[in-house]
Amino acid sequence: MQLATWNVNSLNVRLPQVLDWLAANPVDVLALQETKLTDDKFPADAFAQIGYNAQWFGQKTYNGVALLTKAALPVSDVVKNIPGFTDDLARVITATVADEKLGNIRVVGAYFPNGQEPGSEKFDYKMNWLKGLRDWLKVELQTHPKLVIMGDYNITFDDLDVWDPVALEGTIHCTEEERYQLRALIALGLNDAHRLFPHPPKTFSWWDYRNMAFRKKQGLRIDHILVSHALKEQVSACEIDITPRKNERPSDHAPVVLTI
DNA sequence: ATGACTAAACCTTTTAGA
Repeated sequence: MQLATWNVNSLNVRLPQVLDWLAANPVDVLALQETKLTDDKFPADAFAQIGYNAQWFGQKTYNGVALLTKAALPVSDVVKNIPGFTDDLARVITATVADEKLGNIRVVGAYFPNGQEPGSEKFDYKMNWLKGLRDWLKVELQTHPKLVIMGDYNITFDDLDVWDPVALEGTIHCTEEERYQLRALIALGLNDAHRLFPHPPKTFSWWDYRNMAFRKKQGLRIDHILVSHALKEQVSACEIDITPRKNERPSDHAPVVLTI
């Protein structure tokens, strides 16, 4: 089974690239972030034509998430955003998928807040959101031991995830406060699937559009797939696919693919 | 240089992303 996550930075712009990528990478589940579409505009028909069902939760201009699943894969118990945490923004979509081999897997697709700058109102919102997510996930893991949470976390784990850890020390995505929250998620009983395997240095999932950052390997690893302990031993790979970042008009993020 | 690029909307300028 393969599950993937991709921040597409506007599904309106990136739909052809998502369809092409799925044709070449027919994953069972694809979580999308930053669709930037109201629900009436979601291109469910285009995905149906290539054999995918979709669950979506969006809003105008910003944010917006979706879960695409192969049509043969049963999907149930869809939840939008974080139960118990009031949020005006469309950031999370969750569903249970029934895999023939693995059984029921709870899949969370999430677009974590950016946070803008330490000390800002948006940073405070990011911290509150992370606490809300953790409180909910703790309960969710009790009822769904096989759980995957994937998406754009907007947080690096440590210096290995940062192209210039000295220059970017303490800046957004790299603060100790954010990393503490990320470790607190891990402490619930989750594992960073990417770090279960060796990877070359400068393996990133996001590169700034400016300054030829992709060409210069000046990126961050901020898109993550966390798997619960019950799934950890069955993970056989977790790779970032940088090929779509080489497209014309690419998203600034690359997809991350989990094989389980 | 509170910059660079991209996307969306209140669209020739601002907001947000990361």
